Amino acid sequence: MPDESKRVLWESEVIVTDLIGRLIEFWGFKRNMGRTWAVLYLSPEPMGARELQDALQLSSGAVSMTLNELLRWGVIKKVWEPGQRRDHFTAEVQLWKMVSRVIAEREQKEVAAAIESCEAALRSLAGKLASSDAAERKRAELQRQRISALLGLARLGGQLLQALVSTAKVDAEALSRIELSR
Amino acid sequence: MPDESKRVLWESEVIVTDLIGRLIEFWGFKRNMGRTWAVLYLSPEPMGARELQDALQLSSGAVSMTLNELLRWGVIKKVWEPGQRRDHFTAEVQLWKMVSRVIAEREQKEVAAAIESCEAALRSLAGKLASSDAAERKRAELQRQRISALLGLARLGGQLLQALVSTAKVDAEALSRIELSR
DNA sequence: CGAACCTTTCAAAGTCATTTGAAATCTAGG
DNA sequence: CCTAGATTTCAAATGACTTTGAAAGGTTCG
Repeated sequence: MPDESKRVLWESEVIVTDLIGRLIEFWGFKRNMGRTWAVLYLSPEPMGARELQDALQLSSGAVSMTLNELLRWGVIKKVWEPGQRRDHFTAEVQLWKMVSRVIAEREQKEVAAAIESCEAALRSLAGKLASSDAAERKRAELQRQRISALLGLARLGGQLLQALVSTAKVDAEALSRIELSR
Repeated sequence: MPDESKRVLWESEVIVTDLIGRLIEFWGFKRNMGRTWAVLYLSPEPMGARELQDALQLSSGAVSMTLNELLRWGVIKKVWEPGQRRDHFTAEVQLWKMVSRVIAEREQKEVAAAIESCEAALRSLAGKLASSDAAERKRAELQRQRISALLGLARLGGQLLQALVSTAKVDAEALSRIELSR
């Protein structure tokens, strides 16, 4: 077996790994999570931690942490290659499934927190609405309206996400058909 | 005139400014942009830089920079208060209008970049598809499919954003009606 | 014009998340 | 059970981004 471990990424792979890295970073994850996923996504066979380390020029520790995080998000899978020595990894290729799960899990949490904060703020405002100080009462009234609008927006956002995740299941077909035809 | 400048934020204001601060940070802006916007959003009158500095406990420089950035994003406006000495600021209260503009301007840019990167990667792959090395050709073929799927996803994302921004104009009415009734 | 006051700019300091690499831990084969 | 190779952990280093605060630049009013 020749020196398989030192394979250099193609230009197409560099472009895509960087792209995914930037995008993923933009969405609040670590750049290396995106880069790692992308390398696996473009690899015909599952890859081991060592190969990833070479491909991406990362430290052993970084690879380990990154892989665990990706596993936790369910966007890569462990694979028991027949004879191989250690765990190898493949990317989840059903893109929409992946994206919608991540959105569902993470963004919905944000939305819930936002709704709760708005409700807490409205509760805290209740006393001020009956204040004897007219100016204070007026200010409180304005805030009640504005915070209610925020609350409405948060709820609407939640519904949109819900819709997006449902839609994903439908629209995914077009994409997954591409994926299935190896 | 009593000491108007030292007004302390109500609990409801603290809750909301922190909420918006966190959300905005999550979306890739600075926390103080969110906090500043929120204070203005909850204020009956326009506020000057000094008042904001007191309310948010920031340095003069930070307030100046933050206000300029918010102006650049069009989410606050300068106001010429009748007799007042200096520029004062109000928040843009039409929430959906604001959100959709930001999405349109920023996210669409990301989508465009993603599409372009995918296309570049596919071009760079073209040569490899005709390689004399069978293994290389096979790898190239897989990558062509996978990158095409990414490209499709990027296009779909762009359409979704487009739809979201258009929808905003419709759904905004429900919310703006709340806003208009001072 | 000059004084008082406000705003903007920017280099330096501070803060915080990520990455490193060595040590500890694990696993499988001998 | 021991050794070798691979993986995981974690404290410390790094580096990116933010905030500060002093100095410079503007404005208004006497």
